[in-house]
Amino acid sequence: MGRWEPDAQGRMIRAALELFAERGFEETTAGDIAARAGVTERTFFRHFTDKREVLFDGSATLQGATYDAIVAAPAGSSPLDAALAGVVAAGGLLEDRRDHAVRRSKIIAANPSLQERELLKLAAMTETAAEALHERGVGEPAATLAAHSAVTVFHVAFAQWIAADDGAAFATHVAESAEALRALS
Amino acid sequence: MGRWEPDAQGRMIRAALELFAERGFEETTAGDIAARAGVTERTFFRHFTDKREVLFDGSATLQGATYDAIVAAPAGSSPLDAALAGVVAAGGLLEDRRDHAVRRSKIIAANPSLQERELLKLAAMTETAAEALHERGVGEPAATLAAHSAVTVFHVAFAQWIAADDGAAFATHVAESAEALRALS
DNA sequence: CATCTAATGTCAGAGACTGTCATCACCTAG
DNA sequence: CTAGGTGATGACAGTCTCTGACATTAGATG
Repeated sequence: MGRWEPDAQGRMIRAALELFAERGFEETTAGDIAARAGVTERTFFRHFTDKREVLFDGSATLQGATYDAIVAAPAGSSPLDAALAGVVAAGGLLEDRRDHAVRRSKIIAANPSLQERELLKLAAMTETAAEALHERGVGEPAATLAAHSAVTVFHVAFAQWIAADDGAAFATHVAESAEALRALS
Repeated sequence: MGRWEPDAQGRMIRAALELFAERGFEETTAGDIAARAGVTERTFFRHFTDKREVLFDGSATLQGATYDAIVAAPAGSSPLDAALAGVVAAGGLLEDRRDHAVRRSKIIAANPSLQERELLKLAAMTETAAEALHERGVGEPAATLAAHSAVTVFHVAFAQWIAADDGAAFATHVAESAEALRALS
C-alpha cells in the first residue's frame, strides 16, 4: 500500500485537469500541478514522461481493448468490420465517463501541442489495430488501410459523441460514421 | 534585398538538416543550428516557432496545392476522387526532390516528437481538404471522411514512394493505395 | 532490531523558448 | 550628401521543461 499518501498519480492527474481548466495548459507549470497534488515537481516527472502525458493516461487501456476486440471479432468479418469492432470496444470504455471525456476534450481542443499528442496516440491506436488485423491473417496494405479507416471513424464518432447531448451510445455514432464512409466509394 | 548575408532562413534549414542527419535531432541544440548558419539562437527562434518547425517549412505550400487541386477537380468527380486529385497534386510538388524527402523522412522516423509534428501537419492538410470539398458543395460528414481517406492514401503512398526505389511516380502509388482502399468495402 | 526496497525529496544544470532593448544595414526624403 | 525611417539582427536576462545524481523516508522482511 501507499507509504506516503496513496494514489499520487491519480492526485496529479486530477490536479492537472483542474488547473488546465482553470488557467489553461500553458499557464500551468509542472510545479503547480505537483504542489496541488502534494508532491514535488521531480515526482511529477517520475510518473509522466512530460507535462502533456498527464492527460493521456488511459490511452494504453483503449489500445489494449481495441486489439483484443479485433482479434476476437467473428471469423467471417471483413477487415474493416473487424477493425470497427475494435473501435466500438474502445468507445465502450469511455461510455460511463462522458463528462470527464468532455472536460478533457475541451482542454485538448484549446492547445495545439496537446492535439499533437492526441494525434500520436491515435496513430499508435492505428498501428495496434493493424497488428491485430495481421493476427487475423489480413495482409498489406489492406490491414493498414482498414486500421486507418476505423480510427478515422473513431475520431469522427468521438467528436459527434462529445458534441451531441442526446445520450446516444458511442456505438451508434460509430455505426453512422461507418455507413457514411462506405457510401463514399 | 538582404542587408546581411541573404537567405538566412534557407541557411538555417540546410544547417538543421545536416546536423540532424549527423548527430540526431535531440543531440543538436538550436544554438548549434544557428551557429552553423552564421546567426544567433535568437534569430533562429524569430524564423521558426520552435526547433521542430525548421523541418516543416514547405507544408503550407503542399496544403495550398491540395486545396487548389480539389477545387479545380472535374465537375463530375465524387468527393473521394476530388480529394485524391488534391493529394496527387501535393505529391507532384515532391516529385523532383525525392532525395531531400528521403533524408527528411529518415530524420522524422527516428524521433517521436517530430512524428507528432508531422501528424499535426497531416491533420491540417485533412482540414484544408475538407474545406475545399465544402467549396465544391460536399456536405458533412462526407467531406471530412473523404478528406481523411485521401490523406490516409497520401500517407501510405508517401511511405511506399520513399521505400520503393523503382522510380515510379507518386501518382502511381496514390492510385494503387486508393484502389486497395476501395476494395475494403 | 538490522536491513532492504520502492517511492519521494533535494539540488544542480542543460536546453527550449520569450521579452526587451540596442544596433546595424539599407532605403528614402529633403 | 545627410537625416531619419525601417526591418532584421545581436545581446542578455529570465522562466520553464526535463534530467542526472544522491540523500531520505516509510514500510516490508527476516
